[in-house]
Amino acid sequence: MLDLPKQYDHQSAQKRWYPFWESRGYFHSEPDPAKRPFTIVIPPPNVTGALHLGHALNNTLQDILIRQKRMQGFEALWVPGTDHAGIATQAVVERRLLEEEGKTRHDLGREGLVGRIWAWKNQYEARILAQLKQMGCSCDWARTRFTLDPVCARAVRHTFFRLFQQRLIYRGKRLVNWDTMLQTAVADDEVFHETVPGHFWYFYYPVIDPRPGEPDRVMIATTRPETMLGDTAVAVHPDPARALERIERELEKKLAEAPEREKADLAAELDEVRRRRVELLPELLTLRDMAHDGRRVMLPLVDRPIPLVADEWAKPEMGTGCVKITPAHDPNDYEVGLRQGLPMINILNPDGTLNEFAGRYRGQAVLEARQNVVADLEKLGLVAKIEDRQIDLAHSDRSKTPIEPLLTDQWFVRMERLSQMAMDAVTSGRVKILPQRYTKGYLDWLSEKRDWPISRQLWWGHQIPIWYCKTATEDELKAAFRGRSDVVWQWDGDHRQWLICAEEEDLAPDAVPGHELRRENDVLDTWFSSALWPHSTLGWPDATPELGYYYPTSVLVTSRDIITLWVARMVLTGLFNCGDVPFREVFIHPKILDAYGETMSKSKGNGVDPLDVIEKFGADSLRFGLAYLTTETQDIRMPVAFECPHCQALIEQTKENRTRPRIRCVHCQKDFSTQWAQKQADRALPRAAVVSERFESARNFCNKLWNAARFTLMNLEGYTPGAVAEEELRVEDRWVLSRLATVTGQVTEALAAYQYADAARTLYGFAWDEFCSFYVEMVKGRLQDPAARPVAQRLLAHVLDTLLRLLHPMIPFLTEEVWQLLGQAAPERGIDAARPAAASIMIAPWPEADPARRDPEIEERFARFQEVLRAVREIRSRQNVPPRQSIEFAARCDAATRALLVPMEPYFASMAGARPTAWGPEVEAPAISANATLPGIEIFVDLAGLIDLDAEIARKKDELARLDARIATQRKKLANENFVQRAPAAVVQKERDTLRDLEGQRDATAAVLDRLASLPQGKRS
RNA sequence: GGGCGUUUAGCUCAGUUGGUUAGAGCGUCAGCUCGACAAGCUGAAGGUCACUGGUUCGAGCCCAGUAACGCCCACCA
Repeated sequence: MLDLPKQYDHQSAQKRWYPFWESRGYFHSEPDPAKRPFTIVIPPPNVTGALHLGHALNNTLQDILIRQKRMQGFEALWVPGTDHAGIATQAVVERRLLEEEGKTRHDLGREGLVGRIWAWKNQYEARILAQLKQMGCSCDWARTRFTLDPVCARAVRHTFFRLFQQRLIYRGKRLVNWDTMLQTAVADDEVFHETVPGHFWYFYYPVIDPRPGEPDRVMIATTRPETMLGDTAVAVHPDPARALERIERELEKKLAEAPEREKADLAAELDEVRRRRVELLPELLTLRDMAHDGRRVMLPLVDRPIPLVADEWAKPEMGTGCVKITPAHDPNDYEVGLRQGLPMINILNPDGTLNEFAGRYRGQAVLEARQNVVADLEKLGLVAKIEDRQIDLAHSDRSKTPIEPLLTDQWFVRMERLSQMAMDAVTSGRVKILPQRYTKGYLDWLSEKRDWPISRQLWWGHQIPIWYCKTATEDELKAAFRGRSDVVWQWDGDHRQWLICAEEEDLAPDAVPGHELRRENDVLDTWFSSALWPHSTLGWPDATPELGYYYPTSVLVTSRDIITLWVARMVLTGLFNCGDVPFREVFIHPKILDAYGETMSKSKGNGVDPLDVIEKFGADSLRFGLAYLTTETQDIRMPVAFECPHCQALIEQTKENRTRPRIRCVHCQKDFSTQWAQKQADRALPRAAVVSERFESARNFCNKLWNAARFTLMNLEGYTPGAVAEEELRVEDRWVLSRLATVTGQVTEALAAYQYADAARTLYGFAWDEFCSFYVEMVKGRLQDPAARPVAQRLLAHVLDTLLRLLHPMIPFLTEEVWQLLGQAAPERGIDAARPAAASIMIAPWPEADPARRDPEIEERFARFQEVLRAVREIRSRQNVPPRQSIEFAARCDAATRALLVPMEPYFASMAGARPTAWGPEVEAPAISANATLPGIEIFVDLAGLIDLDAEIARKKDELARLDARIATQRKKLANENFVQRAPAAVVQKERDTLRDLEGQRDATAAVLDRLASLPQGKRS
């Protein structure tokens, strides 16, 4: 007899089967014209750090699809890889460099720093790929890519070249979010806002040569006084009277409709606007006229005359009604500057200090300059007032330092045409986004057609393949690159220089004889290379067999926050480079949140490491648990817990305790450390893993499966393969085969629609509540009977075999472990015809739903059986019948029901410890019995000497009341003429049948109650 | 300000084209070491389906509105 442990050992299974699969080459895919391809490219994780639970979810969902499609006979390819994540990775490495060695990137130089980042990348890439393997991901490792490797670099170069050649890339000035620490532009989504206490300063700018009736100064307000050094205008609204009037009317309307509690605020606002119309408007009108006259004010401190301009940006209801314009340091002012044709004066150096345009403040840091500017204006008597105010300050997500808006030269992709292509691909249905509701965000974002800023002033990334030359003539360029189609150039008029782009090879500084070429230092936005991922990984720009076979890929599985940044850009570069969409479908999966609905992150301390979950619960439980929670609309909430390293108890993580360096276990009272441990004493303590109890039920399910398999394996001694004839099948066999056919269909359908939770729940229910709770229980007797045993064994092996295959995509390790054991005990399986099992479940065929096996009649019979069984068990329980004591029962029912249930007789004994004594219409209730009334069946358990009469009577009274209430509802429904006339006949008939059943039950229950109540007291216990 | 989502048992969530008594897991209670499984088995308790109105013979489901919570985008001298 096999000796298997009672608990599934996930560690050992994971250790053995992953190398087995890998060594057999099951993960590897090659183009095979005889098969249909199914391709997924992984959303490449950033090499900034280890994988978190969100990655675990993302990759589990992909692996489920890949494994299933592979079993379905597709040539399944899953391309793995990682992303260099430009700014994020460089920021992490720079921060460590500073913390650990006190050095900046400039101490190391470009090459030195990039070398450090490569070392970091190698470390984390290895860790990430190892994590994927531990999760069981069946990626084709031979095709692992990195967005900065030579293959991807080549695709980047070619794409840039093609875009440049078609004039879809240009260089231009743009106000960017400048990170003064990293000294690079950062994207809008890499900026976070924090509210900090600040001030509102009111300054006067003197009017130059005021005329009679004109003010001699204008008042402006600012939160950033030092930027006044770069002011090039003061704006006033072109029609302040109308603007104020409009706002007043709007407010009046709002006030009339507003709920009571908002009225006070609105009224105050309205008063303010009215006050302005009286007190401020005359001056604003004068200023407006002065603006039209081309009058100027004197910018103090730098003594620069600047114009008054009329521009709608100056809202008369805000601030002083006038606004200073600093085009080079404020996004809105920049727009005004463009509109009004104002000069743009950049007063900042890249490191955040002021430059030569700041006059005597040159060299000062921003905050220093701010103090000095205010002090100097005060000396001149130009500070009107200072108010305290909360300021929403932009910070760089990477360096955590304040952002300075800065006007710089940047590279852009022209989006007009490309955006339209990407929109068309989705509106036409060539790319389907699922769930569909995410389509709107995608289209809205693309429809703005904002040009894509692609340059970053970093060292880690794809260096822009552009060389500058100021001195050569076009003829000289033509001569130098004669006969070369891989070099193109454009004239950059603003900077009086040539922009030369080289497609494949770098240009030497002396590539144009007699002139010096200087290479662009900037690198490309990390999304530029990610955007090419589906085709660059398959070998583009070469026409590789892979590109022809696997492209377009089948589905992209990703999270909603990068639909615009990544998905949209993949679609447009795919169309631009390959002429076809990168994928047919995009599946957007839920996000993982903690118990408070917050996103998980290392900095909050609420992040769960998938490896901790795998360690404690196993990869199978991690995967099944995640699949089980992946519904269409709901994000996944995960209560987070510390696992006490001393006693393994789970200690709930709260907002309060989650950032503590040391925590005391509430169970064993011993201390453990967390990720925050800094002090020597804390670090010496054992560290708690951070896990979630939500994987417990998945772990329990895996163990249940393991034990069902264990039972099967223990009972396969003497197994003989062979077809099972129809007449050899018993009721329970036909039932389980019918259910299996249904479940197979449901699971296949659910996975095709990315309904992971449905698939998981269906399999959970079938495996636990039907296969284990019924089929296994019912087959036990037959296994002891030499005549019935062979067929029972074949059925058992077949059902388990099919169930394992259905579960394999979600639970790969356990199913392989059992598959191999089953292969030893029953190498040939199947009830239609016995066939040798596949060498691995990974390459076994996906089960086909056999509609011929569906048998509604058997399922109906089984449902009746289950009802009666449940009723008998309930009677046992409520009467406190000792578990070992056998009981007898009789059932009053019609002949048809009797015929249905008689074959089930033996199972009442094994499954409820009850023996049926009689079935049929003539059955009479025993004198002392407990009873249950079901539609069409009345069950009497003979309990002479056992019955708790009072309990039984109370019970029956409750039951009677319940039945009466339902009968009343039912009668009311049927008395409704509208219902009887308008509802479909079948529905009405069903209601009538229900009523008849209920009435029958009520009468039976009433009769039982009468009899019990009339029993002499002495009989009562 | 614009968009999206959520609200169902103590907790976390399912709930199909509108049609019997709204389900599951966890938790709770009662009882079980019976040769697969105590990570288990059997049974029970637990719900005004956020609120208001509408459509319908019939609404957890469809429509309108309200509220709370969450997310995304835009903006904030």
